[in-house]
Parts: sequence; C-alpha cells; structure tokens
Amino acid sequence: MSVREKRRAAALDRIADHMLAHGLADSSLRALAQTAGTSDRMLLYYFAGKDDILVSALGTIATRLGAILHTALGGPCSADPEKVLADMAGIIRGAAVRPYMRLWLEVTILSSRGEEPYRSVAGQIADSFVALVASRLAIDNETIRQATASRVIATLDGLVVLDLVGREHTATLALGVKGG
Amino acid sequence: MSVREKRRAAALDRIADHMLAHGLADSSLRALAQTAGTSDRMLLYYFAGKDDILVSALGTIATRLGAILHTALGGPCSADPEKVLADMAGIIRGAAVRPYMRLWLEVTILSSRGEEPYRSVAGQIADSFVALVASRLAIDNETIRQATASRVIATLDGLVVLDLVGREHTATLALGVKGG
DNA sequence: AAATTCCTGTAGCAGCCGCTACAAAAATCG
DNA sequence: CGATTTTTGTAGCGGCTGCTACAGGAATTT
Repeated sequence: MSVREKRRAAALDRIADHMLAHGLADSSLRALAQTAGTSDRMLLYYFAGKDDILVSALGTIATRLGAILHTALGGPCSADPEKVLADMAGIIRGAAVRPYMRLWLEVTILSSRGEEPYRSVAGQIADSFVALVASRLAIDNETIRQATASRVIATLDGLVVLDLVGREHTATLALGVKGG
Repeated sequence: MSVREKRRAAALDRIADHMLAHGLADSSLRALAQTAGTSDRMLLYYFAGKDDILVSALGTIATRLGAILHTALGGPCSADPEKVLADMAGIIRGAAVRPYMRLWLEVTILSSRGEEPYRSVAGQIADSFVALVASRLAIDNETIRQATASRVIATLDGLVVLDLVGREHTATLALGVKGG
C-alpha cells in the first residue's frame, strides 16, 4: 500500500466517523477536511470529487456495520420470524447502530430522487440487509425464506423510523405483538 | 379572511405542490417563490421565515393526505392486522401517496437531528398515523389495539423505505407472508 | 547538481443560501 | 386632496457550497 493509499484510507476512517456523528447534511468538504486533519484542497487531491469521498466513506461504513452485526449475531438461526426480528431489533435499535441507520435513511432519500451513485448504493445496502436476515432464517422453502426476510427487514426499517422521530415507545410496543 | 390571508393560503397551496414534487432539499425560498408566482421578498413578508413557510406547508400537506386516506379507506374495519396492513399498503404505496411518504421521511431525518420545529412535527405525524391505523382495527383490548397499530405502522414505514430505494419487488414480497 | 515530478498552501471563482435595508408604488384613511 | 399605512421591487449583504488556478516547496529521478 503506497503512502498515498494509506493517507487516503486514514482520511476515509476519520470521514466515516464524522458522517456517522453528524450525517450527510453536515458533511461539507471543509468540515470533512477538518476532521480528517487536512484541507479541502487535499481531499480533492486524494479523491475525484465529493461524491467519490462520500461513496468511498459509505463503503468503509458498510464494512464497519457488517463487522458489528457479525459479532452481535452470534446465536443460532431460527425458523421463527418473530424471534429473528426481536434479535435484530435489539441490535439495530441500540445506540451503537443507530447512527448507521440514520445515515442509511439519508441515503434512502437521496436514492429516491434518482441521484446516482446513491440510487445504486442504497439498493445494494437494502439487498445486503435482506440477505443477512435470510441467512438467520432456518426456513427450507427458499421462496418463503426470501419473502419472510423481506418482511422482517421492512418491519426493522419501520422501527428505525419510529425511533428516529422520538417514538421509541411506539417501536417497543410494536415488538410486543405478532400480527401485521 | 383578509386579502393577506387569502394570498398566504394560495401561496401555501402552490408551495405544498412544489414540496411534494421536489422534496425539502429543493425547496429554497427562491424556488418556492417562483412556483408561488411571487418573490422571495414577498414570501418573507407573508411568513416569519423559511421554517414558518415549511411548517405551514407541512400542515397543508398533512390535511391533504388526511383527505386522501379518508376517501380511500372506505371499507369496513377488521380484526385481522394482515388485512389492515394490506389495505393501507395498497393506498400508501400508490403513486398518489408516495410523494407524501418521501416528504415524511425527509422530515424524519430533520427530526432525528433534534431540530425544532421538525422534531415536534414529525412526532405528531407519527402519532396520527398510528391513530389512523388503530381506528381501522376492530380489536377490543385497547392495549393490544395500540400495539398492533404500532406494528402495522412500523411495517408500512419499512415498505415505504424499500419502495424509495427501488426495491418495490422486495416490498411486495414482504406483503405476501405473515410472520416477522 | 539539474531536471522533473509529486505534494500542498493560498487565494479565489461562480453560484447558491436565508434574509434585509431602502425606497417607490399602491391602497387606505382623514 | 393630502397624509398615512400597506404592499412590493431592487439590490445587496455575509456566509456557505464544490471546486480550481497558480505557485512554491519537497521529494525523486536523471
């Protein structure tokens, strides 16, 4: 790894921190440069442009989240969707993961406006979420497994939304029942 | 209603159109003024500031959505959460309502940053959603009714997220199963 | 040592943003 | 009609955005 690549990676690490802490909206080049300990001028020397920075940092962030989830999901698989939902909700709604989910929703908004490269990025993240849940479901029928994983992800995303608007109580309530 | 109030209301109507079509991010004072047929100068004459404009327009938008939902939800109530979920998903995922949900998610992001007045607004909207679903549920036990409504809303919000990232197929799949 | 390439600071561009000072027009009132 | 108040246009402020031209220093190569 060249010096340039090392510095690029180090900058990305700090930039990822900043994005998780402050969100996309507060991630101007100058702000990112400050937390990375450089100047906006240098950021644009290491990266092709702001989009390149953000997308690269989102990659770093996705890797981090993958590691967190992999560590936290140590238990056995289950055939019961409610069980998997409860397990994942416990992790995803925790303070450690919430910044990731907030960022994920911000990318969702950008994606919904059709803006590349965020549209592709958001789609891939959604797919990987579904795949992760599917890997936790001990269901033989593949079609049903995929559909169930989709359902669990939908509910999880909804719980995150409720948390973000300060309705943690409503989200917790939702976890206590089975239907709908 | 004075002339001033009439013009204010007319401007709000056009502004609501613009916000639904282009989202919060593309709603600068100058852009809103253009669609309203005035100048940014006049907008700030009618309103206290940008926040006042946006929050007032969100009120108009909430009223519109309420009317849409009230009209579309003509059928009988049901004790089956899956039935209510499917009914509401059919409405909320439709092209007519999607702009409202996208806006709702944008407000959610603002809310999650703790910015008033969006934090309060988002919370109230979430509560009214839950109340609406609860009113469609023919469940006697009030505690279970509230919890079930919360669960349905969570799932609905999640479906919206999946739709916004271009995973309509995943969302539709999720509606086909019961668990999780 | 000279020449070339790589790195980085300074300064600034053009374009937005929310908002406002000022003054002129228009409507209202005595 | 004149005086006062309400409404509006013009112009611009200070600040932020992503990005870039230029130049000088540092490192590397010949």
